[in-house]
Amino acid sequence: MSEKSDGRRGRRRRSDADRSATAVLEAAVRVLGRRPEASMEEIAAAAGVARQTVYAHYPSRQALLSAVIGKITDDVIATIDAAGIDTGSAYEALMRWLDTSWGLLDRYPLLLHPSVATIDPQESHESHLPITSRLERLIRRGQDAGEFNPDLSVTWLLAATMALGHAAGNEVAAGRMTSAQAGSALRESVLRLYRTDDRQRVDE
Amino acid sequence: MSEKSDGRRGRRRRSDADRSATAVLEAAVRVLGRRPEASMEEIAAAAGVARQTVYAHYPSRQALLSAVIGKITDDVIATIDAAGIDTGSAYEALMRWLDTSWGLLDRYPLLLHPSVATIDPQESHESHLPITSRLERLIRRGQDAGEFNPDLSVTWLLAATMALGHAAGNEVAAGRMTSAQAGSALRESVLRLYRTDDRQRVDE
DNA sequence: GCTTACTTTGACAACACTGTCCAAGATAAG
DNA sequence: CTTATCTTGGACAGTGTTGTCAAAGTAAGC
Repeated sequence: MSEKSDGRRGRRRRSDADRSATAVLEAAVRVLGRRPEASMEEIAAAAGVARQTVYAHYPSRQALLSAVIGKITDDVIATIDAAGIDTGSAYEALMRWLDTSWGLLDRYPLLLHPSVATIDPQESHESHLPITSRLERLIRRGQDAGEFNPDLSVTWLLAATMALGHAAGNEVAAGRMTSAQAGSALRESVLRLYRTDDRQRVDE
Repeated sequence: MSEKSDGRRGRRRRSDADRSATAVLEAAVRVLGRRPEASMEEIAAAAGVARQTVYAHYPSRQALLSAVIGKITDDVIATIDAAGIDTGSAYEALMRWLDTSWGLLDRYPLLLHPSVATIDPQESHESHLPITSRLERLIRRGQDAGEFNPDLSVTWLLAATMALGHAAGNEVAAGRMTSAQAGSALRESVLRLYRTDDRQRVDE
């Protein structure tokens, strides 16, 4: 998915072309992450190339956007899967999921506020799917095992968890909380949503 | 604030001018509520007037936007104040605040996701202030009285509450939950965030 | 060092939007 | 009925965007 192996017969792809392409992609991740409505001009400037060079590698704004989403999604999936959501108790796994996702939100603010949905509802929902579907599975497992509060629906817990994550990211971005404060508040809050009523607090 | 009493000396302001102005404002609330990036053309069409007529009453897009925000804010403040946030137990007041705000979110989707912040961070923060400041006062009162969980900061409870409200609104908008389901999930979730650890569930 | 792929610069068309002006035509106020 | 006010359609300047093209410069590959 990431490798573009266009079968050219002639010479190899020149190295600076590669450099430009990746520079543009990385700049796009950075810039569009903060402001999805940023112009191609801005992205080009951030990448240190001319605007036309961007078009040399990505034929349209939409294409660049897709590449950005793809890159982020790949990374996100890999990171989450590496955290091993399906092992251990659901509670434990949830905490791991939270820490991992919190780190990802830090790295990719695009997953946050700027409402990815604003830019492309279709593609954004699909891009979120690999993240949410894993959490959804985890929630189901926890509820089935009696570890998680069964009063709140899976749908809602999913939405609420994402919303709290977004909120935490925002508070940090707005400078109202430190990353550590927000992270701990997020854990505590999610725990309160998920735990069964009889469960006492466990974490320190 | 709402009355524009321009001291004309000659004839009175014509009635159709008034009608147009309010039609435009109402249409703007509706249209910009859903999509803040909507063009003046769209708003005019929704109001059933020509684009130039919009400019006859609101000299610029920004002016119209301010009027929209002002109108919504006025209504929101009045509605919340009417709910009497400062009387009764903090818990009780919180539930009243929630119900009221939930209704408002239903009425003004602009307060929701479309990230008002996207359109004008400055003005949006000020427009949210009358809402958040009242909740903030309530949270403080509850924590001081020992009714609310003191482990989570006022700042965070504020952000988390708003976030959950937004999430609930979205779930309804996306058709994944009914308004009743989302409302009850919202109450339950907020309750879980605010209550002290020893408190047992009270609501039905 | 020569060839070729890539980049850059500048210019340009197409489009959408905001904001303005004017000249009729419609209509409410007196 | 008269008149000031309002609405409307057409036109237009200004701006900012995406996307394309061609010519000239630059650097990688052999």
